[in-house]
Amino acid sequence: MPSAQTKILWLRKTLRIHDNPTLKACMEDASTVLPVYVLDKWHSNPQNVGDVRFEFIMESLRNLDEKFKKCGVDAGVIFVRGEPEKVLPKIWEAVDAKAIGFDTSEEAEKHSQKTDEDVAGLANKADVKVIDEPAHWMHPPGLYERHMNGGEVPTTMSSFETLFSQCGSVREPLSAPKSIPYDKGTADKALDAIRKALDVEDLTVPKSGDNKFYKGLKREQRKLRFPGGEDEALKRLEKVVEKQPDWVASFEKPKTAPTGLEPQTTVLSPYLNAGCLSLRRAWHAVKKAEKDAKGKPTQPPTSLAGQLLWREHWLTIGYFTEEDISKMKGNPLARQIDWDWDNDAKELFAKWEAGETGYPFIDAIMTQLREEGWIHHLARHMVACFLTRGDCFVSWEKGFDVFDRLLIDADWSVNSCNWMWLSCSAFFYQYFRCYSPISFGKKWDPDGDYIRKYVPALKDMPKKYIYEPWKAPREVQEKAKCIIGKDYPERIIEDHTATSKENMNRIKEDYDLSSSTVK
DNA sequence: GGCCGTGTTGGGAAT
DNA sequence: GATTCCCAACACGGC
Repeated sequence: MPSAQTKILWLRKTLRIHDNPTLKACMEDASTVLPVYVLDKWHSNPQNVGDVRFEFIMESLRNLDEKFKKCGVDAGVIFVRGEPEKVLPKIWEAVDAKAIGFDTSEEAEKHSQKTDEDVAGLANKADVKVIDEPAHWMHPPGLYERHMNGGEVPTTMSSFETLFSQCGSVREPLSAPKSIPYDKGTADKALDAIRKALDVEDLTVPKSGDNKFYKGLKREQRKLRFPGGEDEALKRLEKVVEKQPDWVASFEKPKTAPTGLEPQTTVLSPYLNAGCLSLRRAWHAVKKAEKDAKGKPTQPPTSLAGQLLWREHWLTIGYFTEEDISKMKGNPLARQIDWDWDNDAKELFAKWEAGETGYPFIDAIMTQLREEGWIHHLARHMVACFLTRGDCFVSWEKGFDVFDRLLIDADWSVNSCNWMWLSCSAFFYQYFRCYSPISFGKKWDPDGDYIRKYVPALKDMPKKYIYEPWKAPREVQEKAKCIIGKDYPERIIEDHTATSKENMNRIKEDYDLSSSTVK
């Protein structure tokens, strides 16, 4: 009875076959492994997941589909729509699956934990074994938990590093399987049963150019600057890490420019986030590069290894904090700050999001974010400071939403923690350290080439005025074919220096208030 | 992984 | 060759 050994691999954030312990566990004693991706309502909605981020997932799935097929999984990835807790039980019943594999460490999001629990609960009831093999982190959550000894999750990098080292060395990544158990007769019957149970014809991953699919979701299919997929991830790892050990060993994050027309960092984050690349694989590649390099490697937190530690650090905070850390209220980590949300603030926010602040550096960054789905870490600092404590005094939660929708590396925990950091709500409190939208970019890019690329209206503005075009005399604006107020917007904040000073005082008041009420 | 004003210093050109 | 001046490049501290 071949169906007795059919197992379902529920794909979410581990969109790869290398170093995939859940896949490996599913393969044991299985005659057929059926990989399933469930596109839920939340991810379908362009208001939650923007077109670029969505396409990154779709490309990753298409690549994974190919890879499964090459391993003998004839049907490739089974692509269905609906809510996992509703769809998956129908599938395991239809195919008489004995087990379902998924990684509960993958997502710290509170709503995902609920979905995970629901799916696991229903599986238990149906006598379907749940295979939970943590794949997404360097160390599994349970290992951190043991070493936390019932204590709180670390909230500083140095305490996290201690915890990380107590967990021992990072396990070596598993290699990708050459073939995956698949019995075509069983699988074909299973697919038919799934079609019947879900009342759908097509179970394949939508192809590139499938207009019906994209239109149905009210989406435009986007051409990506950073293509999704495991093959792309491994290619990039090879290019930026394995083949340039000296660069890896000398890497210091704060010294990389946010304005590079070619990224000055690795851009591995989208691949790590979607699980196209295993963190353990990346970790060992970085460690090997450090060893192979001529000079002494730089150290965390600014080194490349340090960047992987930051990710892991934020993931543990999201996972081990019971409350929703993407919100300010009820968030034990976040300082309570009286952000503005009147009509003026709403307008500032809308202009910020649209890249129409009248500050060229801000607008260039927001345009790159919208068009390409990735921006440099310090560019994130710049626009986050501007939206929150620096200029607009809008809550970091609003910025979180925009980043969550637009970034191809959007991770719920990482994103929450970084927004709290930049807005001086948690982890970092030096509110008088404020980024200037004029001088910050100039340091790296005095000619303003970055601005010229992403804000074409300013392409012919002389270097002298590229960061402050409102200062250009009328005849200069005319010559550059860029009249401020007509071809490029007026500033939404007239005086950055004065406004940021006022805002510093407001943060200070909130700080004083919270320190007098707490304790 | 601030910014800015102020102060110091050290090399190079002019005298 | 010694002196002066200029200014870029840092360093520091207050916000």
